[in-house]
Amino acid sequence: MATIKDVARAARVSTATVSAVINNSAYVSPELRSRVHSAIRDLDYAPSLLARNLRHGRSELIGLVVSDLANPFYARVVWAAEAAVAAWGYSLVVFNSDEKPELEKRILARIRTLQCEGAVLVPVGDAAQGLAPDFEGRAVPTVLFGRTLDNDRSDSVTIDNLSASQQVTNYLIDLGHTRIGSITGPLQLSTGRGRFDGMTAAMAAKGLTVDPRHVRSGAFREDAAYSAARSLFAQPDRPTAVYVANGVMALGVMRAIADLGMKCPEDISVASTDTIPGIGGLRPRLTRTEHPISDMVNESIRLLIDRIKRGNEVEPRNVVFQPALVVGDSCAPIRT
Amino acid sequence: MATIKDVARAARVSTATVSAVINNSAYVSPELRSRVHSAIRDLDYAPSLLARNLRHGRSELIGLVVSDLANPFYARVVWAAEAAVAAWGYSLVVFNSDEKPELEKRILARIRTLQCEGAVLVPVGDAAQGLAPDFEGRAVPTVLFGRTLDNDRSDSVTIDNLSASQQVTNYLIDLGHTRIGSITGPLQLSTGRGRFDGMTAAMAAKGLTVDPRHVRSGAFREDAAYSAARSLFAQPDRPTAVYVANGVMALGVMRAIADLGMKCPEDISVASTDTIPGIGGLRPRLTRTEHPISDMVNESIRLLIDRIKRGNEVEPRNVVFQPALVVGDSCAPIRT
DNA sequence: GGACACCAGCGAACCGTTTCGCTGACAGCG
DNA sequence: CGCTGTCAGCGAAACGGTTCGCTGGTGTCC
Repeated sequence: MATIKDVARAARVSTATVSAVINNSAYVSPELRSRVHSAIRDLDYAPSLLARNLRHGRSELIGLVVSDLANPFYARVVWAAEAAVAAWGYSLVVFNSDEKPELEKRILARIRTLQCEGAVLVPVGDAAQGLAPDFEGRAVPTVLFGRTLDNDRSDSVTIDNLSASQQVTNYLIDLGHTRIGSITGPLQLSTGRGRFDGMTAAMAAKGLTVDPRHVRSGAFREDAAYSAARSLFAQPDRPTAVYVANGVMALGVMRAIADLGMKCPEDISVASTDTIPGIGGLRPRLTRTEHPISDMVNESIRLLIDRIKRGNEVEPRNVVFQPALVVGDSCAPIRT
Repeated sequence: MATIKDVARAARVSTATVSAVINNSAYVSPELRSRVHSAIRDLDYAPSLLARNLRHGRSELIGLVVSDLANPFYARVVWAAEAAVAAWGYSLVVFNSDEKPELEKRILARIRTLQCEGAVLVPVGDAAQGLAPDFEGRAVPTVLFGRTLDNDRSDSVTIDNLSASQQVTNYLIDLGHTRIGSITGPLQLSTGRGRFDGMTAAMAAKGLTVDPRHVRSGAFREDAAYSAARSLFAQPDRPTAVYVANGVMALGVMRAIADLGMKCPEDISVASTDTIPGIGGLRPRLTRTEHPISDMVNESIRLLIDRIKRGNEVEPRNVVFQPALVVGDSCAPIRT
């Protein structure tokens, strides 16, 4: 690859002049300017961001760490983040922590050495345990996405999980269901915890309780939820409705119902929180809360860029979005 | 951020020694080694990949450019690519060309200045038009994914589109359908073209033809396919079955069918090529070909790394994968 | 005890840019 | 004609690492 020196030599000018031409950072006579341009063309020269950024102490890179890249929800997050980041002149480096705290730790170290200027992170560690020590000093400006950490003072963008699960649960209760089961996420995560707490709170408000035998953890994964649902439905007094804590798990539950020869919503009602894009034509249409992914991502990037620019002078900001209930046909009134 | 010089000063050694400790590249006495380590810890030092890579002429970055990041198929590609690339010690920079040739051009330039060591590209330009001139000199080693370009000598990894659409079409014909419509992809793309050609070839082999009024372009997008399907089905002599060239478009078609108050497969049979992950529990289950995304991506990365290592000494390689027909229940025999 | 080999650690050049301060040519003006 | 001001363009330092070749101290062997 040609370097700026080759260009300078070919155009019979100094590297400083070439730089000035490239960046329009100083007046250069038309004569030299055109010599430089044709040298650039002849040599097929492209400036090295590596060198430029070393000089500037920037990298024009933003890291995105999601907890499960196979989850369509996060795929959507990647989509929105790529667009948002590009609009600010950055490029997006994508990582998948796969819900593994040790892997997350390695990824955060990598983000640091890559000199990413900022990161959007869906944290997977214990809420109590916090981020990798590397990140606590906020060496890399970070916005937490979707989940929060108890002992952390980062910016964050989240959904109101309590409200989401309460809306869904109330809907099921209003249909007459009293024996409502749940496939939960990991309860050490703020999302898993919050959604389960919201459900029990909604039940309690109507004088109902959640039977512990009707609760299974589905680890936010399709296959885990499938197994959980099969074991849940194998019980003699199985619930008449089930609240599922996220979208992929709801798909797993639907698959379990189909494989067991049952029908949704006739045999069992299913409702969930969180979005699965693009399945509008399939049946049943899931009753669920929709989460404004694009808005959440855009807000995250906005916060992040602001933090990159202004450093720690601003207090941490925690933005909470509200989910909306979307009624499909995966729930039926209780049969009398 | 602390630099190697700060560490050297704190540990009372030279920067060369610090470098040797970090990289294990030379013997350093235990005494100095531990002094260096504690200095690193005290200063919370992380080496700058920017500087290191400037020296080495590497970036440890691989670019991935997909044509539609909102498509779950490509979301899956991102997922597989992140994992494959990480296994080789690289990080993945993700771009979305959104099927726009000019945007692709800008992205390729960006990939070059980022000094990405290689790129996996789903090209969006005209097959005849080729890549941005920048990329033609193969300054950045590139593997084309899914689609090919007529006049290009890149490595490529593709699916056998002809076979895919032939399998699906033959299945429909075997069910007794003769009036088969199609929602196609853009015909200037090798995928769109190949899949349509495969369909017509399969029809012709059985003495059937495709009525031009039963063909609509869906641009590989859900919403475009939705509109296309609505207009297709509004015709008096509408087809009894429809072959859809990819997965998201099939979802759009299903949505159109539902919105028109029709039922699949009773009123119309739908079959498609290409994978939509994770909708196994919903109805109807799409009859489709499944494409081995992970294998295709792993092979792409393998080819790419090999190309990065060995340069142009190897001839371009074109790997073609075979799709498999998966029968669901979105197709019914023709009613007599 | 002196010659020599060995090797731990250091100094400095280098990677490809940007940028600051300087040079030297030229124009304007008295 | 000479002094000054202007400014196009240049040289070189700097960014933060790696690495090559050198130095000088130690140990070994005759």
